[in-house]
Amino acid sequence: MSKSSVRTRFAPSPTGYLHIGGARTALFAWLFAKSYEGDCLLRIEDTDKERSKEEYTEEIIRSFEWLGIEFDEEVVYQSKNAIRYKEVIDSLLEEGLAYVCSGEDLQEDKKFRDENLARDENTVVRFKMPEKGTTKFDDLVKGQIEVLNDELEDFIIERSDGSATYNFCVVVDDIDSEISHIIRGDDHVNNTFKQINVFKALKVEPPTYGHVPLILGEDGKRMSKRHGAVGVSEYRDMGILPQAFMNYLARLGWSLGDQEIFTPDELVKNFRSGNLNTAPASFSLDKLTWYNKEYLNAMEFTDLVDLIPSEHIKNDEYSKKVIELIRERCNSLNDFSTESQYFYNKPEAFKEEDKIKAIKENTLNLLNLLSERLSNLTEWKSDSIQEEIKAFVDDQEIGFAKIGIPLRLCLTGSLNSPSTDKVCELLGKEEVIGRIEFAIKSF
RNA sequence: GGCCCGUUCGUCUAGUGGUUAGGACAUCUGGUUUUCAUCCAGGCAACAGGAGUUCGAUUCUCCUACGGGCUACCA
Repeated sequence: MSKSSVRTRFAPSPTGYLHIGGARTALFAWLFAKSYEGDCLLRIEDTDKERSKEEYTEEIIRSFEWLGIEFDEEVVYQSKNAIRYKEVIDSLLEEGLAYVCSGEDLQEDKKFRDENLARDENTVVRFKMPEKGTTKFDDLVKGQIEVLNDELEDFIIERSDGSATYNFCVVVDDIDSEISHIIRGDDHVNNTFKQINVFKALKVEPPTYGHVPLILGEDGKRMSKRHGAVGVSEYRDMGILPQAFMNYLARLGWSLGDQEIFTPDELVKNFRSGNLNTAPASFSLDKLTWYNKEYLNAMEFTDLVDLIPSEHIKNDEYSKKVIELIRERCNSLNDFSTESQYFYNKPEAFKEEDKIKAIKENTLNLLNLLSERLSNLTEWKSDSIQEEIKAFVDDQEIGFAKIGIPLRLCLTGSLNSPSTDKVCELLGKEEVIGRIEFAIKSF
C-alpha cells in the first residue's frame, strides 16, 4: 500500500463519556494511521437523537486533547449527512438493491423484495442481502473471517421516520471520507459482514478491517459504559499523566518484545497491527499506577512543578523544595496534595494507634530535651540537624528510633515521612520547636 | 438458540515443531533506609482439557469446556 493513502477513523457515538476501551481503540486506529504517515479522522456518530448529547461530544474531544491524540481534518458529524444517506438509499432503491416494506416482520417483509412499494411514514427500507454464497474478509488482527450469507438478514437501512441506520451510515461515511483501514472494536465483527455487502452494492471496494479485542475490567467482565466503566476524564482527575495513560493503553493488547516504556514517537514508529493480541485484555490499575510513577519520576523537575495543580500545591520556592522531597513517594499528581499536607498545616490531632506505637514511658521527657537542644542549634541544615540528633541519642544512650519515631509523629502527624532531618530543615526551626511543644501537650 | 471471535504465570505479554517457556505489574523474601517510599538482589507462579498430525507438540488440525461479542426502526 502506498504510504500516504492510509486513512483511518475513530467513530464514537456521543452517548456517554469517552471510556477507556474507546480510547484504546482510538489509539490503535491513530497509531496505525500515523505509522504509515496517514490520517486519522474523528467521526461523531450521533444519529441516535434520543441518546446523543452534545456535552458528551465535547467531553470526548477534550479527553483526546488531554491524551495527546490529534485527529486530522474536520470532525465529521453523522447527523449532518442525512440528505446524503437519503440520496444513496434512493439510488439503491432504483437499482433494486434495497426495498420498501413495513418493517414489522422480516419474513413478511421479504415478500416485498421485488415489489417496489411506495415509501411513506409507515414503511422502512431494507437492504437486499445476497442469499447465497459467503461473505469473507481478511482481518488485520484475526486473519480470515467468513460467514454464510444465509446467516445474514435483510437489515433495515432506513427507519420509518426517514432516517438512516448505523450499518448503512457507516459505509456511506467511510466511502465519503475515503477510509482505507477500519481499526475498531471486536464487537463490530458481525457488522462487518453487513457493511461489506453494502460496499459491494455501492460498487466500492471495502476497506481493510482490523478488529481489536475489547478491554475487560479487572474482574474479567467487559468494560463498557453500560457496566460501570471508567471514563478517561476520571483518570485525568485522578492525577494520571497522559503519557503514562497512553503508554499503558498501548501495551494493553499490543507489544514489542519485552519493551514496556514507549514514547508516543516510539509507539508511532513501531506500531504494527500484526503485534496486536487476538485475545481481550484485562485492565489493571496497578500497572497503570506503575506507569504513572515511572513517568512522574522520569519527568524534568520544572515540568513536574508546572503540572501539579495549584489547588494542590503552590508554585513558590518553599513548595518546590517540598515537591522535591516528596516526589518519589507520589504515584499521581494528586498525591502531592495528600503527601504534602503537613508542610503547610501543623498536625492538629494524632491517631490513638500512632501514639501507642510512638509514645513510650520516657518519650515526652526526651522530646523536651531534644527540643531544647534543637533550639540552640545555630546551623539549621538537615546535615547538622541529623548530627545533633545523633549526638543527643548518644548522650541519652538510646537508639535513634526512640526519638526518631516520636519526632516524626510530632512534625508530620504520621509515622511515615521523608527523613526527619530533611523535614526539619524545610519546616524551619521555629516551626519544629512549636510543633514539638504542641504535640507534647496533646499526647 | 444461531453465528462470529478468543484461551501462555493472579494480570499485561514474549516466544518456538525440540527453550531451564523469557520480561513487566502484583505478591513474597533478603539488603539499603531510624519509618514509609525509593533502590538493589532473589523467590513463587503459566502454555484450559481431549484427540489427531509428527521422531517430537505450548506451537499445526479437529472436538470439548470456558470466556466474550453480535443476533434492534442503538451505535
